[in-house]
This record gives sequence, C-alpha cells and structure tokens, in this order.
Amino acid sequence: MTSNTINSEDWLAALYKSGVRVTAVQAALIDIFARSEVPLSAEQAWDVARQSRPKTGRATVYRMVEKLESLGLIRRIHGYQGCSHFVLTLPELMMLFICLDCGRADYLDSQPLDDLIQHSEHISGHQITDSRLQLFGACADCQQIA
Amino acid sequence: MTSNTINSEDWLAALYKSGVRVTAVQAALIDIFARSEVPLSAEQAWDVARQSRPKTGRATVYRMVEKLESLGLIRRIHGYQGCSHFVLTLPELMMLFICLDCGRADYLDSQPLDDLIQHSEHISGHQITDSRLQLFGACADCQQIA
DNA sequence: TCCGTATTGAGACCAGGTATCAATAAAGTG
DNA sequence: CACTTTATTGATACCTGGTCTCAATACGGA
Repeated sequence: MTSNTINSEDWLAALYKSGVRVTAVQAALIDIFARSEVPLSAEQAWDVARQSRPKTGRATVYRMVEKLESLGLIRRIHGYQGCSHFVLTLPELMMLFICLDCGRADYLDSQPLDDLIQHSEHISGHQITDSRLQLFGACADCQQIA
Repeated sequence: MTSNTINSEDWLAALYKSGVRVTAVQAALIDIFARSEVPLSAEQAWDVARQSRPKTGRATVYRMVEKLESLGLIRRIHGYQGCSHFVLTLPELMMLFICLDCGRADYLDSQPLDDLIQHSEHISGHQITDSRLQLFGACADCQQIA
C-alpha cells in the first residue's frame, strides 16, 4: 500500500500561499490529517484535535476542513460511511481505492482514467471538466487475512 | 443526448418483484423520477408529488427513494448540489455524465471503465467490488449555446 | 367482501453542519 | 519590542435534511 508522501510542511506552505494566516489550530489539524491512514470526518478530526487541545472549537475544525478541501489538500470520499470523510490528496492527480475492511486509502495511477475520460469526451461530444472515480473493495492485505 | 429508455411499467414490475406492495404513492413517485430529465432530491420529489397528491408524506417519499436506490432503480449523484440527488438507472450498467449547465444526465458506455477496473485490480492486487465514476462538464448542446 | 399486514402521513425528533459574535492571537509597522 | 489591525477562534444558538414513531389507512389474497 502506497504510503503518504506529503508532509505537514508541504501543507503549511500550501496554506501560507493561499493567503490565510497559519495558526496553531491549523497546523494541528493538518498534522492530524497527514498522520491518519484512514478517511476522517470533520467530527472525528475534531475529536482527535481535542485530545491535545481540549478547547478546540467545532466550527473551527469544520471551517478548516472546508478550506483544506477547497485548496485540494484533502479529498472527500463519497459513499464510504456517508459522504463526509476525507483523505489526504497526493500532489499528483491519482485515483483512490478505499478498502472496505481496514478503511485505508490507496492511490493508483490515474493515467488509464485520463485516457478513458479523453475517449469518452471524444465519443460523446461532451466537454468533461471534472471527474470523480472511487474504487471500493478489499485491499491485498485484507484479502489475505480473510 | 441518450433518452431514458426505462418506463414506469418496468419500474413497477421491478418493485413488484422486490416483494413490496405497489401502492398509488409508489407509482406516482416512480413516475416523477421516470419523467425527470435532471437529478432530483428526495425533497424535490416530495414537492412534485404534492402537486398531484397534496397529502403525500415526507417520510414516505424518503422511504421510497431509499428503496428505489437499494433496488438500483435510481442512482445517487455525488458532488452535484451536495450528494442527495438521484437519477434514473438504466438497466445496463453505465457511466454517468452530468451537465453542470442544464443538469441533464447522459449515460455512456461503461465497457472502458470495466476494463480500467480490471486493469487496476491486476496492477494493485486489490479486489474491487464497487466503483463510482461520475463525469461532470458541459454537454454537447450547452457547449453550442455558450 | 373481509382481514391481516404493509404502507402511509403527521409530527416529534436527531445529527451533522452553519451562523453569530465577542474574545483572542497573527503578523506587519514604527 | 510594543502597538495596531484584522483574521481566526471558541462557545453556543440555530438550521435543515433526514429519521423514528405510531395511529390511521389501504393493499390484495382468501
């Protein structure tokens, strides 16, 4: 399973570039997402955040999650325990696989998807500006255990 | 743009086969979804339903939508005005394209996606049991208008 | 037609998420 | 470094989409 190759520093740099003030809460939250191997909801991130900073506000976490998503630093997982969980985004555009057993995300090469999209565009005449592909199933590890 | 090729009768037959009683409300709701060219939320379906049956209950509509989804007769569109809109499912498994201008759904041949999934399975070692691909953009018609 | 049972409608309820606003803390300036 | 400006924060009220409950209703088999 591919390990996360983006770290907190990269994120802080991205945040800084976006023009927001970089605060302690933000750094903490970024770290939480960077460390987590499984998709996290805002509520869950809030729980984790309060373990080290008990006074962290709920709205703050929701606001940060929204900001991180709009910056493309985290990505929403649809259809996995609802639609409110997020995982780290790798710098390159990649397809996501989520293991329904252990919850871990794996990033797969998205070139085939790009090809598929270009092909579909050509066939249908539509202009495709955004795509959303998520794969679910049992990861290699979990298949062995079962 | 592909026209919907499933009609109310097919749906009623599917419902009947599923073991539920086919009632007036259900028939009305099925018709609403079958006629709509754009994704509809449960709330919107409720609004439409009450135009002809003012006493239609909210919970009833939500229950039906849930049932229709679990039967695979409608499909949830993620990332289009949230995640609570649905479109008709065609009998064959197909990829969905949603036009962000006019909202209409178009079904595209899913064979390339099947191939992609099989390829990804092979490369990664994961077992893929479910996939979710949605394409967004401007349909051929809307491109001409713009 | 009658009966047993699933479905319905009304409304209370719940939870995830948002808005408000005073208090706080970045970070540029002198 | 102290000061000032202004974005961010935390507490909490609020909203809204969706669920639960339960008595009333209506389906459809006998």
